[in-house]
Amino acid sequence: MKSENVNEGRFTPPDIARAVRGMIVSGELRPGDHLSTIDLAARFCVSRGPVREALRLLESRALVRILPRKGAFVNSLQDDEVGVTMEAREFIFAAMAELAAQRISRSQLADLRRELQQLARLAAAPATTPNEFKLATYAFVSVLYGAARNPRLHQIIRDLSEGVGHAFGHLSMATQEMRQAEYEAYRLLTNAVTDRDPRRAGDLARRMHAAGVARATQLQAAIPQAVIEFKGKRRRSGRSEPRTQPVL
Amino acid sequence: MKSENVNEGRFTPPDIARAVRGMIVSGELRPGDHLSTIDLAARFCVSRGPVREALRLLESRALVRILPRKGAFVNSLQDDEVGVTMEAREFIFAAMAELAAQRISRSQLADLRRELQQLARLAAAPATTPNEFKLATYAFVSVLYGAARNPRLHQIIRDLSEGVGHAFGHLSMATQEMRQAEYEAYRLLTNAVTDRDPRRAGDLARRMHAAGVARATQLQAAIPQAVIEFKGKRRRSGRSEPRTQPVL
DNA sequence: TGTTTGTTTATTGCAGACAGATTTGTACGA
DNA sequence: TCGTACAAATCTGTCTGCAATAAACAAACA
Repeated sequence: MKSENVNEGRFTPPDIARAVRGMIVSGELRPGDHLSTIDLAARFCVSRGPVREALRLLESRALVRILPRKGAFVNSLQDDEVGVTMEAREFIFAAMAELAAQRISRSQLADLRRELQQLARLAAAPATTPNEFKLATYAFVSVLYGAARNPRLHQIIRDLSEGVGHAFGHLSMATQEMRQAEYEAYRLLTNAVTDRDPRRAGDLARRMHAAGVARATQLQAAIPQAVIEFKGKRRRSGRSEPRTQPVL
Repeated sequence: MKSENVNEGRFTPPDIARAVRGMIVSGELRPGDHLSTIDLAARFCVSRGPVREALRLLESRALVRILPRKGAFVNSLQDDEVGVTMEAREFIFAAMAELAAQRISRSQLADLRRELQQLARLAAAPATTPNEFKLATYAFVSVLYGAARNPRLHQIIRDLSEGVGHAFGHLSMATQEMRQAEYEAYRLLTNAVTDRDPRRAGDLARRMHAAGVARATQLQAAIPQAVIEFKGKRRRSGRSEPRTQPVL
């Protein structure tokens, strides 16, 4: 009988980091929230050491910000950081589309078309919620990203999306008109990928990404701030606002 | 008189991460090397806790790999990972050139041309070492990256370059012919940026990056492995080869 | 001589403890 | 009532100690 690993069933720092990341991207933790090492240690039944390591991992992914002697906070992107992040995402998204058009397999192409059909159904249905549509677009781009076959770029765009996607991504799919416009863009992109036309796919991806950002920004400027804030209690404006910057 | 911070003059985890990163990118630590928490703690006069946090930071930057119960190792990229990394870098590099062509300021343009002149001098001089030329290209692209005004992409390309640049970057500048070809590419790129032609700058950047990678790959395939290895003792082939993969 | 097994040592990973700093709560005075 | 000063409590950051594991070494055996 080989000795059981003592860490069996125990949360390691990467486990904790994954879990906290999930809490952040799901909205359970909101930007600016304080991450107490004591609370997290208690929640995961470990000591504060592994929690600190997990927070360091999330720090270098720009999901949390650690202020000396203050602790860790869920990172809230400033407006200008949203801009540069979306700009970066535009380039990477275009790269993924271009690569996918070069490399997508038969079965992946079938998957992509299946996800596109789902998007078509949701775009046509007035009762579709923004969240439903957003999840469907996630499924679509996941197939696309896999088809690009570059895990490095895949991780980069995932990181970029996490930082900004969940408060912002909704906005470009708020109305049915927007969802139909999004679907149309995805349809054209799928056609370019089907035709294995990297140039066209890349250009389309870039334009559709920029258009989505523009729609979301317009909407964000148009509607009252309260609608953008997460439901529930508002953030105190005087709260210390950690800024994203290189960790190293 | 406000109380002095007790951490004054003490190495914090980010400090340690920066220092270790410097040791890695400078070649003082080589891929596959074991990073002992005890040794590092002694070197920085701290306990092993902060060292562990620093290693976690480097882990998520793909500079080190932490194997459970084995410790931290300087990450050595597999051949296929070099490929995807250079591919990713090609896209980002093109993006930076495109953005720089849009946004470069007068003074930055002057800086860029100054760095280009330095490259011209070094490319013309037969006695130039690959390292000299490499450092000059660093200076050039640093100006370019700054002109792009997207800190997010800047950090991304810096991370991508660190992982692969120092063993690989030399190779595309090994001979004077290569350096002259590199210089010519930089000259054309500078012209495109000067003309504020983002499209041309981006296309040029992409082609020159791909050409550089092709040159380096050719050279790597042509010359004996011993020349590529760092000088000094060879890596034992049986050593555990940590692979890069998403940390979270 | 080569292989396998047992032992010893070194290191990792984590829990707990300690010093310092920040924050919170309270009492006091204007 | 509001602001300030002080004190207690809380939390962060680090250090030390301990259990568990992996590597290195030595001895026994084929």
